Amino acid sequence: MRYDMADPVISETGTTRHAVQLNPMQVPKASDVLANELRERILHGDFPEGTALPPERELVTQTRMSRTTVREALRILEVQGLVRIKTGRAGGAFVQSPGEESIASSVNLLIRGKQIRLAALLETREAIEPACAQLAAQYRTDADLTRLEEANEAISSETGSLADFLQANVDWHIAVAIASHNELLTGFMLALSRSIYASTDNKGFVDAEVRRTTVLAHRNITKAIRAQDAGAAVRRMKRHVHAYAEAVMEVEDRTSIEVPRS
Amino acid sequence: MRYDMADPVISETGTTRHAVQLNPMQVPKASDVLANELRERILHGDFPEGTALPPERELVTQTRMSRTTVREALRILEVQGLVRIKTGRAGGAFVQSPGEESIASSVNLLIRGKQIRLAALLETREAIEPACAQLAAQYRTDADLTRLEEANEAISSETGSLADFLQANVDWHIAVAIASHNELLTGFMLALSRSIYASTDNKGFVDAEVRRTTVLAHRNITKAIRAQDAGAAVRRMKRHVHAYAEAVMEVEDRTSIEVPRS
DNA sequence: ATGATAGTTTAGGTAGGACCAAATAGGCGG
DNA sequence: CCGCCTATTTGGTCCTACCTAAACTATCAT
Repeated sequence: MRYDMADPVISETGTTRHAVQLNPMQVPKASDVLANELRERILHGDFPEGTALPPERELVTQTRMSRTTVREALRILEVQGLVRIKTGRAGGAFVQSPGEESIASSVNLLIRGKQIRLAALLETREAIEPACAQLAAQYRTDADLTRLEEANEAISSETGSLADFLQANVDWHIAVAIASHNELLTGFMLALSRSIYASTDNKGFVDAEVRRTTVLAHRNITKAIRAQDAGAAVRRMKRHVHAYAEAVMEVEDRTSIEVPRS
Repeated sequence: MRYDMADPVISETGTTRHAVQLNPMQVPKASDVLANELRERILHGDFPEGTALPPERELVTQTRMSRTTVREALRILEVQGLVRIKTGRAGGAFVQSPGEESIASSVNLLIRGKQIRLAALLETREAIEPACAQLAAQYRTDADLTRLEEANEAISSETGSLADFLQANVDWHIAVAIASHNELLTGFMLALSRSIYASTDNKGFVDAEVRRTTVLAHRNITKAIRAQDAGAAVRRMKRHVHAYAEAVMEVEDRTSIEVPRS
C-alpha cells in the first residue's frame, strides 16, 4: 500500500491545507524504548560483561524518564538475562551475556504453554542429539571426556534412586552437548533434556533392564567420542535415543503430557 | 549439607539462648512472586487463551501489593509472551500461549550476546533441518504443500533483488519446518533461519549460479516431501544445507559474525 | 592496636497518589 | 437505524516518600 501526498486543499477559512494521510501508528512504551536502547548497546559490546549500568536514579536524570519507567526497562533486561540486578550499596544492574539458561527457560515455556506432545520432544531430540555426538567426537577436549566419565560413573551405581538415575542421565546427555562446543545446540539440549526428564519421571517405565541398557549405550558412545570416531558416535547415539523414544512411546500410548514447573 | 539444632547455650546475662543456625536466605521480589503465581496458573490452564486477567487496580486490592509491583509482574509475563497487554477501556492483560516468536527472540539474544560463530549456526541447521524434512515428508498436509509451492515460485523469479531472494529462501525453509508439524523444531528453525539470513546478507556470495542451484534443490526436496518419500527428503535436504554451509564457509574464512537487530 | 559494634551512605524495592492517553460503551441527536 | 460525542474504564507515566540491603566508616571497649 502506498501513501502519496495529496493535492493541497483550500478549507472554508481560506487557509491552505495539505490533507495529510497518516497510517495507524504504534506508540511504543517508554520503557520499551529504553530497554531496546540499552539492549542494543549491551549486545553491541559497549559495556563489557560485568560492568554496572548507571544507578536507576542517575538513568532518571540522564533520560528524563520517571524512575518507574527506568525500573521497568531494567526489569525487562533482567528477564531476558542481559543484566543481573543486585541490591544494596554498590548494587545495580550488572551486564551479563544471556546463557543457555535463558534459552532453556523459554523453550520450557513453549513446551508447557503449547502442551507439546512428548512425541514431539523425542522427535526433536532424535534430530539434535546425534549431531551433538558427531561434533563432540570431532571437537571433544580432555575436560569434556572427564565430564562424560563422571556422569557415566554416577549413572552406573545400581543402588541410586530413580531420581538419581534420571539426573545422572540428563547430566551425561548435557555433557555430550557441551563437548560439541556448540552453545546453541547445548542450549537446546539443556531445555529438551529437562523437559523429557520431567515427563519421563512419572511414567515409571524405567526398570533395572532399561538402566542396564542405558549405561551400556552411554559407555559405547563415550568410547566413540573418545576415539574421535564421528561416524560411530552418530550411529550409536541415533540408535540409543531412538530406542529410548520407542520405549517411552510404547508406555505412553499417545497421551498429552504434563511438564512440571521449570 | 544439614543444619541441625544446636545445643542450648547460656549467655553471660544468664538468658537461655539457642544458637540458631540460618542459611543465607533469598528474599524473592514481590513482583516475581506474583509473576510466578500467575505464570503457573496460566500454564496450568486456569485461564483459557484469550481471557483477560483482572485489571491492575483490582489485582492491587486482591493481592494487597502496590500497583508498581503488580505492573512489574504483568510486564514480566508480557516479556515472556504469556500475556498480551492492551490499553484503553476493555483493555488489560490477555492470556496467550507463547509462540515460536518467543523462542526465536531468545535464541537471537543468545546468538548475538555470545557472538556465536556463523559456523555454529550452520552446524546447528545441518543437524535440525534434515529431520524437519523427514517429518515433513511423513506428516505434510495439502496446505503445507501449497505453502512450499508458493515459496518456490517466489524464489524462482530471476528478477527479484537479493533481499527478495533471501526472504523467499527463508520462507521456504520455514515452510518445511511448519510441515513437520513439530512446533519445537519450527521455533528453532525460525530463529536459526533469520540469523543465518542476516549474516549471509552482507556476505555477497549469492550469485546467479547459487540461486539456480538453490531453486533446483528446493524443487527436488519439495517433490520428495510431496511424494512422502522421507528417505529422499532427508538425503536431499542434508546435501542441500551442507553444500550451502560449505559455500558460505568458503567465503567466510573464520570470521566472527554480526547479527543485526532481531 | 584491634576487633566488634553501631551509625552512615548508597543503592534497589515497595507503596500510594495524581494525572495522562487510549479505547470502548453507551447515550443522544439526526 | 446510524453516526457522533461523551463518559468511563483501563493501562502508561510521573512523583514523592519511605523501607530494606549492603558496604563503608567511625567509634568504643578491651
